[in-house]
Amino acid sequence: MKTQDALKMSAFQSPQQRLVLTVLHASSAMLSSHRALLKPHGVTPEQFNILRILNGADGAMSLADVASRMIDRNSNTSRLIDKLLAKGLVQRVTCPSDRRRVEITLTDEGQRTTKHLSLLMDETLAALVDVWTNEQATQAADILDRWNMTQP
Amino acid sequence: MKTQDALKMSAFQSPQQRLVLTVLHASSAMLSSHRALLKPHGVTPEQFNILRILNGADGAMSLADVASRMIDRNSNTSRLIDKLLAKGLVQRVTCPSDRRRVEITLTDEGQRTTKHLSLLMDETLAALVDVWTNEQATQAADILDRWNMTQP
DNA sequence: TGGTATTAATTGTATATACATCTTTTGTCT
DNA sequence: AGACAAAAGATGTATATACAATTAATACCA
Repeated sequence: MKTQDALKMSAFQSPQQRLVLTVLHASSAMLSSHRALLKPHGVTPEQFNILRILNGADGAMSLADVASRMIDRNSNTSRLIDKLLAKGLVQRVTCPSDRRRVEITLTDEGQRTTKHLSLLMDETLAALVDVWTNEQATQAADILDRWNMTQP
Repeated sequence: MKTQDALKMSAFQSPQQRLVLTVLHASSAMLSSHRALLKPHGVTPEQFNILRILNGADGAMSLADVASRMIDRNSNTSRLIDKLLAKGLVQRVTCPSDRRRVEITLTDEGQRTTKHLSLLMDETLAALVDVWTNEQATQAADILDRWNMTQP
């Protein structure tokens, strides 16, 4: 059932409530697309999110640095890093100057994989999201950001 | 880190890509609010979603009916129903005319709980989402629905 | 210096999701 | 009727999240 079908059956209390439910539905559908696309390459969207963060940063990041940039801030960064480590995509080095911290970096293979998957994602998903004009996408994102701004 | 902070650091390929990430972040934050609000009452957002669906339907629904209206269509409806059953909020009756099907209904306590929590959610969240005017909320939801329309 | 608080990360447990497989029941076709 | 396909749920396993508790290292401060 499509979102608008699912949602039209309930009389919304307000446009705001409709937006919240629409966002939740859209997010779920988007994540499914990402997951299907990445699955053949043995990476989950959550893991790829970390790879992209590491790729975007210059130099090493601590685990907390990574966590602060993740989509799910409370997600379990340690254990996700474990998975990436097991696949040889990242490296984990105890920081000498502060031995509580660990520095996470992409391995060479991690860099190659990330670049490759990023390209794949961009190309494949570009076709899906072209239902929006640049103006529509910007407008919707700006509106959603109004909410994010007010959250802790 | 706020969404716009987290996102501004990466140069987006496109406004569409920005919107996708914004939706994912917003959804995660919204779900967190819901979870925190419901937690004292021993219900998760996923379970509450089912309660609301059952409350909105008139009469019994099969498990597949419920699943088709859920936010996460692939989620494990059977096991979520198990949890609600254990709390005495729903009833599960094998359909006599088609013994493959099970009919799910709210118990009396389930109805009371659902109404109570719905009210609580509406009141509490109304204060959070009033960063949007009616027009903004409608506009953003309409734009997002353009995407949902094209998905399988 | 010694004690306490803070910070960074890990881990334990419960919950939820993704995906495939299995069981039971019903439908269909010859 | 009998064989086979399809449908509705349930379940097994791996993954991810929520939240609390724990460990280890550092900061602070009297």
